[in-house]
Amino acid sequence: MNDNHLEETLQRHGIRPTAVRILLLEIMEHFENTFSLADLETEADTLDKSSIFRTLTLFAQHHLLHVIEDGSGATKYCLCHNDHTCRVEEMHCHFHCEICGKTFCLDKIHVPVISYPEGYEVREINYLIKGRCPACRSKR
Amino acid sequence: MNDNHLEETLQRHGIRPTAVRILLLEIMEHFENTFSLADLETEADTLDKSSIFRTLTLFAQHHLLHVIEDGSGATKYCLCHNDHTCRVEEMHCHFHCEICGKTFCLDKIHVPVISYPEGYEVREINYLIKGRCPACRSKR
DNA sequence: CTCGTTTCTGCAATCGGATTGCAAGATGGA
DNA sequence: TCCATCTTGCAATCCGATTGCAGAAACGAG
Repeated sequence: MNDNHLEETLQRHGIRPTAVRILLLEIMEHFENTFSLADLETEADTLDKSSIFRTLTLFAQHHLLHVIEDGSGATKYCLCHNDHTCRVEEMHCHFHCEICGKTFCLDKIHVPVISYPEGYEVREINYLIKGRCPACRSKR
Repeated sequence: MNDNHLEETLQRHGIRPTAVRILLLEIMEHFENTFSLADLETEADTLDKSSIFRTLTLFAQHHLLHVIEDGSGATKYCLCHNDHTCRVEEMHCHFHCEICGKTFCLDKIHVPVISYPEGYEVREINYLIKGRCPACRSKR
């Protein structure tokens, strides 16, 4: 696992591999769950918030990241493990814990596809479950 | 359709019917789709933003409103037509148009229920589809 | 009806995440 | 090496959400 695979990943998605982007991608790979801009800021304290923001935007545009709005106020992200495109059938569900605020990727669970109403063009689906995660349930 | 049914609706949900709340509920009933705090502010220009905010919060707590985060930056709401509780099986899907920014209630389409992972306690599900609505598709 | 208590509302201020303008720095090609 | 382009850091700004506080309204007891 050298740096090379990071560069390759970026290039495969049509992203020019700069030092900042390689660093951020490496950090992202170490998160177990979803992460926010603030999380990245903590891990990469040499980088500026705006650079991280622009990197996130770029990665998302190139389908290297999923964007998740969990209603917590802060946008969450997670690495997209599909290749180039993110077809609807490949999207997975997310779980947001209302107690600890963490958002989990339910990688194994694909978004159930419904029969969409006539006339709408579907680009993307967010399936977000809210409730209490196992850790928070066991407390108290 | 006199004001009475508005008061009754509020009381049925355990909300004390004040003038502000009755007015807001009436305005909400006139929206076809989802609405934001700003939408209500426009319609009820005598009311203060914070009063509207607190009313929305209260209505949501008492399950009179659904809260929808569509990623547009502004939280959207829609009236909940189920009685007291909002069971998962009763939740419906939403569609967010990335062109015009409107969010539609797909009332007829219930959220598909998946088999949830062990250990998580499900309270609520958001199923949000993004894409282009019929009106925006027909243009250009 | 009056008084005291609780609830609600408007106003103003604040918070926090998202986003942008700009100039300096880094990169790539001729 | 030099120029054009892309990136990045810094600082400022935007905007929706949220809160503190004091006056107004609603309620219940006597």
